[in-house]
Amino acid sequence: MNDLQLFKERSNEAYEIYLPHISIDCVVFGFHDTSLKVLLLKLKGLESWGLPGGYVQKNEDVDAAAHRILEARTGVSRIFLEQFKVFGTVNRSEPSLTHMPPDLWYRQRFISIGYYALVNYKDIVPQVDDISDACEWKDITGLPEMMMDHELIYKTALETLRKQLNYKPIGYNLLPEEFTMPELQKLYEIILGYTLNRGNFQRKMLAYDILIKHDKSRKGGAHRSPILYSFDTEKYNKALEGGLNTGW
Amino acid sequence: MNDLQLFKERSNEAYEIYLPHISIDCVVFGFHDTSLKVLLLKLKGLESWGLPGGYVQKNEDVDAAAHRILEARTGVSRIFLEQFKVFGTVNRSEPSLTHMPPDLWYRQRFISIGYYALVNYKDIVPQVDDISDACEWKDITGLPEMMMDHELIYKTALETLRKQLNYKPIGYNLLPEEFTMPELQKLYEIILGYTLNRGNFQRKMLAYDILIKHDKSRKGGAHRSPILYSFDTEKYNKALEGGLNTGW
DNA sequence: ACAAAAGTGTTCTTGTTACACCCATGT
DNA sequence: ACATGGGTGTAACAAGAACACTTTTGT
Repeated sequence: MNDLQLFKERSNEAYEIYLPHISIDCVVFGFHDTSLKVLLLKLKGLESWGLPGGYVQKNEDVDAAAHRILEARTGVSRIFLEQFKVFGTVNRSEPSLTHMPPDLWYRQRFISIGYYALVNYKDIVPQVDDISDACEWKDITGLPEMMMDHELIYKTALETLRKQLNYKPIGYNLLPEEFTMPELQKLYEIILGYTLNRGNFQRKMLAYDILIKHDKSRKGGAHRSPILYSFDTEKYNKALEGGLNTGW
Repeated sequence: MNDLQLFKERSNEAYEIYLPHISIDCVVFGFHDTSLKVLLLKLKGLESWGLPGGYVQKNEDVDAAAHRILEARTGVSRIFLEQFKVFGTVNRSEPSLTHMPPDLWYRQRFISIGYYALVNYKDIVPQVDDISDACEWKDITGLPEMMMDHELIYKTALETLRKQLNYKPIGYNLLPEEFTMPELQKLYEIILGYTLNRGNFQRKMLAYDILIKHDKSRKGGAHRSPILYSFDTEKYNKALEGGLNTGW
């Protein structure tokens, strides 16, 4: 079966199952190797990359749809997901899909609900499905060309992340259960886009009283092994309610 | 023509004109008489009140739809409008509309895009249309019972307003062209939910260098007439880019 | 005279910034 | 020895909180 036939078959199913005109796009962030990554995929027959997305079933909550879509892509359930913006201009799909037949499901006008997701990089196994060639992590410092308005969606998501750094459990969801102080600082620096003073960062972080210090340390590096921390989720969530003291 | 017939006629038109399953709800804030108001309306045949809302035309940007809907309600164009959240649970319309026939446009499942609007109270003339009995300002301290999930939408909007106080031109859009320092302070206090020290508020506000002081003052009160200010929009917008210094 | 409005001063406290110095530890 | 990690000190400065005193002005 060629690609177009496949799309047509999926199209007929889609008209049955999903609400028309409404789509979901997810910007999935992961942190690995001191840099921030985004999960992108490549649809068959298209040159450019796109954000993982999908549609809302006729009898499904929108948030539930976003979780379902991401679970299919990542193999992980209970992902931290936040809806952040609707993208609703008439021409937002141009010109990526104009080569496809106009009665195809995919060529409707879609109003897309943007979600960002924060995942623990190592938990994820990116899943390619039968209508895509690839599903991979891409470093945000060198993103490929993206279809439709997906670059705008990504940029809006990163901007939202920056603004919500003091109000959402961003560190908790992007880092593994146990992490080191330099890792946490690096994450903050990447999201904010500027460097922070080490001593002050550590002092301030510890003063929030939201971290649990572990006895063990991470062996294997070339130097002194760093201390491992975890978030004290109860204290962390309480502190986030009022926002961590403004200003990084 | 009775109410039901009217709804049915409107319903047939709606299927022609609008995208199905997608609606817009607007929380319109106005400031008057030292208190914050919300524009509510009452649909014919329903006991509870609702937010002004509408649908997206098949060839219309979502933001443009929100503006069109509000212009019809307020008589004002170029309103300050911000999309803030999508409300997309399956059962969000229950139980408000269950007495209507199931094939009616209004009884579809709607995923609603929430906008908040900030308007100059005195510019607005609330417009009743033929499917509503009333369209009125209601003080936020005594809101009536609302249909569907509109109370949740309103609360989310107010919460958003609070969070964005330092990042959006909220004072500029809620106050008339010229206003006094006590009025500005009162507005901040209502949105924040707590009182502020007068001397410090004035000093901080003036230090931002975003206000233009006028020579004239407002006559007619029982006491010393207060000085009138306007926003210096250029400086104001520049200051908002980085956020007014965090913390009120 | 009175009360709201406006302007400013002061003190106390807290937080931020930018360093610097010391120690620990794995290779 | 050396590079990284961890802990803390400190001095200069900026900002916040809480109050108080004064002046202006319309009725």
